[in-house]
Amino acid sequence: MTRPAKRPTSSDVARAAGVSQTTVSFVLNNRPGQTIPEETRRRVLEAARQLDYRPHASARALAAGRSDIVLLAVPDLPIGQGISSFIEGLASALAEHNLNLVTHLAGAHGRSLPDVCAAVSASAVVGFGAFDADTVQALHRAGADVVLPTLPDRDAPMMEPVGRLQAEHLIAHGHRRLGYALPAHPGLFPMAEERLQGAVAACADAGAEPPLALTVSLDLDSGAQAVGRWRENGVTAVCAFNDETAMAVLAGMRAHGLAAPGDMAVIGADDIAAARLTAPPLTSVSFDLRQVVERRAAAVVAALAGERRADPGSDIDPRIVLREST
Amino acid sequence: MTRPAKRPTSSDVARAAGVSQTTVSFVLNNRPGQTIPEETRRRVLEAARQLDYRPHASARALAAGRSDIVLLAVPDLPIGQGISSFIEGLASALAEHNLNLVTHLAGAHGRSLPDVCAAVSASAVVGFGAFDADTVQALHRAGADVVLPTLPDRDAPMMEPVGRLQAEHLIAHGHRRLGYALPAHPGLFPMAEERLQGAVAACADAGAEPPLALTVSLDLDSGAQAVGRWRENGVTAVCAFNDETAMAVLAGMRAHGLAAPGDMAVIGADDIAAARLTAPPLTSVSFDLRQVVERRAAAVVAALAGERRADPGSDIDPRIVLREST
DNA sequence: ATGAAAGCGCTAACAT
DNA sequence: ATGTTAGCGCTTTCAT
Repeated sequence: MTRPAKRPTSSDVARAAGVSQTTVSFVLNNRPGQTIPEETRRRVLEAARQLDYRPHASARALAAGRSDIVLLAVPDLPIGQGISSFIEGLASALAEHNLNLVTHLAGAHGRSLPDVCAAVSASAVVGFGAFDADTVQALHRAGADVVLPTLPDRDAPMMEPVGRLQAEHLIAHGHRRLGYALPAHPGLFPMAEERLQGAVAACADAGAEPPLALTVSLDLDSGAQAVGRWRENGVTAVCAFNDETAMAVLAGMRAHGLAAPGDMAVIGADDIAAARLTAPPLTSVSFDLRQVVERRAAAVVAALAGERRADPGSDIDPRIVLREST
Repeated sequence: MTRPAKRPTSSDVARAAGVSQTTVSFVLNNRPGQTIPEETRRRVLEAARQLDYRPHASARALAAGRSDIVLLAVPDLPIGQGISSFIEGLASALAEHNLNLVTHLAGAHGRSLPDVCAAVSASAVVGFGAFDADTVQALHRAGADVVLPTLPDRDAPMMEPVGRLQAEHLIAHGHRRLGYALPAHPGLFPMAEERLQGAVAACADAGAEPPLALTVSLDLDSGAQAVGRWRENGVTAVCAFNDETAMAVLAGMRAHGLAAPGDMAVIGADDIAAARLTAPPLTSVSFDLRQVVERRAAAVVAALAGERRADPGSDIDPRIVLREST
């Protein structure tokens, strides 16, 4: 192992550029209100580049009293395509504001969120759902300046429209008595609750009974059992929390010798690739997270800038997309 | 917003405990070779607890010249259950050594790995596959003391045994001409290559031809096309890179009016929940990552401790598990 | 057994 | 327009 050369410091850059270390700091941070001549600026930047200088994050955070780290807390839920692209989108959006996103998976045995928050000196912590008051407190004590969202997020209702669109689609196809397939994984309950509420609302709007909600785990028996109960209750169409749950419903139907959508219609959510492989391909509702991502990123940036932002208006277009089965 | 009280420092603890700040540092870090009387020690710990003191990570890292952050670089691949439990396992294993794991998703538009590494002052960076030499260099310049793995990981061959077990299972069932279904997602190629090699080896051991490898993306056509070619070539059984790919193969068979396993046998990998919902349920090989996780964690800890660890022996038992259908 | 003091690399007043 | 200086909160020698 070759001993890696010691990291250059901003003083090294200063020396190489023939200026003071302060000037280096000013130039590199592009400090506003400073009048650095183009020539000096160029020399500094050149020296920094030559030395492959990188500011020492810890030192910077210590001195400035704030880091540029944003911590994303991912709860204990099955991570799929949707979530990982949410994460990547958020990371890019924050990167444009010179913020770095890192992710913490909540796993039961890992370190607690406040511990990790303190360990990385995060100045902001972003969650999926709202944090409870205790957690918010703990995070602030762990050094987080901003914690988002702290309230159920009226600003970006990610989930409710999903359930609503599912139910509306089925109702538009003439169904009056719907079922709703809830996931068995506890980590998904909050999200499922929101989606279910959307379906409930859609039924209410259409003057139909609320959907009969049953829990369906990802095995044959569970799906078959739920399908049985739905049939007994006159349900002709089912909204599933997500595509995997929908697949379990389809499997349950198969066990009963029923075929979709003739005997019972099923609509999934999230539009995962595997759901297109069922026979017939699953109809699915999916949700373009780009807008939510942008808002979250903007909220973080604004909060870090100390701005108490007013509600930017509710002209929300969640960009839900329905993919019909062939 | 109530202004959160300023964070207590170690001097605050010292004052509260009536000792010097140095003593606080000694006690809290459990410095070896120090003779702190039980009484003093108790007072310090008590004061720290009362004040809800947490060491300031940046200050600590600055002074100590090393952080306790380990950064996990997750390449741009579909994150599923397997990967997230790997991450959580690694986090717990590292937590036992007082190391904090955070994750960076590689996304095309996010910040570069070295940037994030520097931003969080990671002292170790862990990847899935090996990093190339340039990346290793860049990470070291970004402040990482240790980067793992830097070589193809003989130490923990995660993937090769998966393909081997799949092929062995099919061969044991009398199949002599196998197919292999490769994933279409480029991020999975390295992993797929390893698994394929395992299958190739198993075929060689059995004196059978190497498997006919075809790429199968997650849609009906792709699966159908591959199935056609396998049939033309006398293939009677297919190892799929993973369960989702296996599902695409099954869908392709369905399109040809073929049924598993009678017309063609299919074996998946990773044993995801949704794969049990196919008809008939998919047979799958899965891999218990616990041991790999332990080794990775141990390697990180050892490397950070500056130990150049010798190969700890190759008594590897990857704990591969076969779940048969039905 | 405990404390004083010197930094770690950087930012930000405050000079000049 | 640039430099001087004083910390940020902690670790770590070196005294005592």
